[in-house]
Amino acid sequence: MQNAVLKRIHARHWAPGTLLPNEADIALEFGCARSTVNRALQSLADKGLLERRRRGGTRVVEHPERVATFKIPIIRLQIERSGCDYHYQLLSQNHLTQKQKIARGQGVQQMGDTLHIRALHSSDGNPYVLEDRWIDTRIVPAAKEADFSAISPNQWLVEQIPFSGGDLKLSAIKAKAADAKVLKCQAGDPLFRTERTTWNTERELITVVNLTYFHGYKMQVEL
Amino acid sequence: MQNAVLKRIHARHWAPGTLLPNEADIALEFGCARSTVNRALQSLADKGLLERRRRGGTRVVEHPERVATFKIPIIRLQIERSGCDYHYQLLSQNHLTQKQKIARGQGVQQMGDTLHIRALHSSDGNPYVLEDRWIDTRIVPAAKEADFSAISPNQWLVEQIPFSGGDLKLSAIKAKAADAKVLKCQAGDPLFRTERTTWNTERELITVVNLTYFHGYKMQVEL
DNA sequence: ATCATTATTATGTACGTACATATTTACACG
DNA sequence: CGTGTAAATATGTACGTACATAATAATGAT
Repeated sequence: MQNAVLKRIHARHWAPGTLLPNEADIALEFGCARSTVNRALQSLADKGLLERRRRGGTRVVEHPERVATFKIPIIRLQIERSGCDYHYQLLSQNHLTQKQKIARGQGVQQMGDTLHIRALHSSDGNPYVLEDRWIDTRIVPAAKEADFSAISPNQWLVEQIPFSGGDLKLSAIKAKAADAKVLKCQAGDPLFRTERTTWNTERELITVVNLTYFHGYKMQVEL
Repeated sequence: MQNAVLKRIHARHWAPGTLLPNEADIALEFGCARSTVNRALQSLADKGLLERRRRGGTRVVEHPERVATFKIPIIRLQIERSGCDYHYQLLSQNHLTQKQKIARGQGVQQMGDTLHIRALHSSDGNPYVLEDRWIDTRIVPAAKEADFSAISPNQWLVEQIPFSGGDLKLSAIKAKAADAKVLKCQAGDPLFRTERTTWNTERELITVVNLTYFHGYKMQVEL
């Protein structure tokens, strides 16, 4: 059923921008129940191929922006999955009780009472990614007791905190001397970086993290 | 219904790794139909929170890898949406009739009879992204007649070719002299790059494209 | 014991019906 | 002529039932 609709879209029987017949009519034409049509169309809408509005009907989207879903794995798993040895090292840990302003790209995030952690994740002994993280300990008080020399904040947070919204920026930066030393590359090398903020369901800021990957790293996404 | 299940997961009533009761039992407990439970669980499974296997039952996923869906817009729309003036310029266009080997990261892609295009997309007159594209003209013969001085291959392909699978790699590279000149930055600057291959439903390679963004670009993703 | 066959079980998909809800269109009223 | 209210319409969600399918467990023959 879903495939039948997909075929029509591909065959341009229903071209981009076209308003499809209503569910009842489609059901009649295909000789199936409306609920089946509903499921099929809804699924395609989820995938970004159709646009649906109550009373307004269903139409094929004009510019089918390719929708990619990609996974942000726990770094440990990412490394172990590729068959390499994982190693984690805490570099520094500070508790900042004053209000902090953390510059992130254009915006500035406000956090008070933060835990600042720098840690290095290695793969087969080679530096893999440098984790630079701020955790708001008012929102996540348990973080004060966590032993981040044994478990990475990355893993700890994912396992402790229920999922939530967030924001992710990807960019290329020039390696600073300090980072170059830790990541064993030349100062000035281009490095892949992700900057991420995460908030909970009440939209309170939980954590801000910058990940700076080793020189030559490519992030892979399935489409 | 979906929310009720979500609450239980958040409340760790059903902790990560837990095997949920079967749909029939859940339906009984919540006082609703199994089909309703099925829809709710399936939806959560799509979002990556649950793992389901026939006969095996449903369980809360152990390491909830955050699943981000991000859109790959037509560059033109991306620029115009931010209120800037879009400009497109074809830099070069060659038809290569011999077999080509196009190195992409670790792998090498085989294409025969390819059209190679270089083009620059600008925003308010500033270089935005450099498009370096190969199109297999055996698979997409219409590309030979398309006028890529008027429409970008990016836009043309999205509108002509039905969606398909693909592969996307994101990385940071060091600006080469030639690219630096086009993108108006210094040679050696770190640049954000995406490398993408796209194939059709028969898994034939359609196009390979490298996009190199201006110095300082950050790709943004909603989580 | 080993392997092929047959039950069992939980999810996957479809049906048909009913009612809810958002949105537009039509109509009546001032 | 505008305005508020009611009808019409298409999707959204839920119900209960039926059968398909994949994966596992139990069974029986060799």
